[in-house]
Amino acid sequence: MKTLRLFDTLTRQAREVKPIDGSTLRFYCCGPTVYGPAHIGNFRTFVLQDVFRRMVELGGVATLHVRNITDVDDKTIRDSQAAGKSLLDFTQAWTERFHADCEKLDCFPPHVEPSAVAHIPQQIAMIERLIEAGNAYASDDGSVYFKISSFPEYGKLAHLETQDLDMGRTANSRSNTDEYEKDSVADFVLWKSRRPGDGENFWQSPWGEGRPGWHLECSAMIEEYLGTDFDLHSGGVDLVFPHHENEIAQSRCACGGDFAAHWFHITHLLVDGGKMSKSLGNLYTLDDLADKGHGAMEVRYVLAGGHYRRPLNFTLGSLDDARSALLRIARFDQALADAGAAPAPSFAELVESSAVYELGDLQPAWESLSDDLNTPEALGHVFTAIKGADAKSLDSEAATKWRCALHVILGTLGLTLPNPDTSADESEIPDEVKELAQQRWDAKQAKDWGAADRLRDELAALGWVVKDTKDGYSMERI
RNA sequence: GGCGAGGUGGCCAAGUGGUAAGGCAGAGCUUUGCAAAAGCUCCAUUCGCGGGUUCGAUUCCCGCCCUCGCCUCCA
Repeated sequence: MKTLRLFDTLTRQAREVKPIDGSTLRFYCCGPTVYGPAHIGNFRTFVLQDVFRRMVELGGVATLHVRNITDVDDKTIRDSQAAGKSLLDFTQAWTERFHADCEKLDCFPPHVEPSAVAHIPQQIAMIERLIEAGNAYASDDGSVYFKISSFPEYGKLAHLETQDLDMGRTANSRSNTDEYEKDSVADFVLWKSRRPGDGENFWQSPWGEGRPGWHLECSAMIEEYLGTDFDLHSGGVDLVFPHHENEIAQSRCACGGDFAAHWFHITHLLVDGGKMSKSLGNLYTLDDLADKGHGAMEVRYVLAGGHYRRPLNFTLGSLDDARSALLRIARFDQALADAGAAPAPSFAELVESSAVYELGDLQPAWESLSDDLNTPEALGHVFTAIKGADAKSLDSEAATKWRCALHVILGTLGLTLPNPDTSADESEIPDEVKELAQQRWDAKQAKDWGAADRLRDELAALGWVVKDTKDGYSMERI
């Protein structure tokens, strides 16, 4: 087993990640609210969680990865109604889209992906226990709230003091106009009584018709699939407060236990130096970027190209950079193959092998990843190693070893290489272009340089570039 | 107002109390009929600004400027 040190939000220090049960690393990630397509900011979180999981598995520890789907909340209800669809139809469609995007990014699907709607009874049962224990109370309108004053450790994760919370309350006028009836403005809702705007989206409960509050689903599903004590909990930084703080309060009061042993939060993505927003038009989805000619792997490279605890400035130009960088690695990989390297093992094969113990020149890259998941430093080491290696001079055994090591690092980052041969297939080349290219080749053979250059210019005007090789030529789209 | 993160070459981005990784772009060379592609080489006396501590600071401390996040349902 290899060690991985990771910064823990609660203790604010890097701590070794290791399974409580000694064999399987059990962790929970807050998943998407399925009311629209996820954007690259969301995917920064999911991609880094995926890198984390790959790191753990390659380090010799099995994982149990649980990630929820939030399919009932204000936004899903509101937008499903606007779309004229049932909540179920609406959220299922966006869940499918989310899965498709994750697949494009080569993110492993979680082992368990529970949905909030499918766990209403568990949530109600948890509320009942909280009321019994004196941690929650029902209001006259049939809503139920968690009583923050009943949990002294509230605020510990976010490092917020009670007085700060009080200030937040007075500074935020929205809270004062809250339509629900709470004892204290800081208390949060566990069960929301049915409202006219909810339509048919309500469930029966001991407190009347209504629906669960957002924070509760994670606590209920964690108890169901991971129990009262588990290894790690993760999400975007914005979830630290109040979402994860509330989860801790609910779960520890309802279940006992320590809840998550480690907290892994990913910092937000910036776009062009600022925050993303719909009004600025910089909330990119994978489809938006695909329309601009950028594949998901380029996106993944960019997202993995920054350290998860630092703000990462996304620009469209960085996708071009990523394409070039990936191609360069791909060419090196091809050079290894040309030197006689065996095909690179799959991720599963790497997990089964002891490849991680024989990394050679790429050992520093692994060390970087082991030290708080330093993905950018690891990539730096990859390029340094590539520069220092002369693939052509390696025998097939050495080339195979090198290639295997390279794919351990790439596999951890979840990067798959593009085809280094960028020339176009016969079938994509228009006949007219083929004809001109052949004429140029003939002119070249006849050493009629003037005609050859003129034909090359004509091809360029049509958007094609000719690349001469030793004994022929290939075509590439500009 | 409170808490927290960050400001490093044209762009992206690591890093360390001992004199700035890496990628992209750019330049040169090799190659080529000329190109393209590729490979190789070069490319920050300097790390937001001003002080301080130190033999020495980009790295520690203080102040200031700017950006970003959270302060009750946003990854």
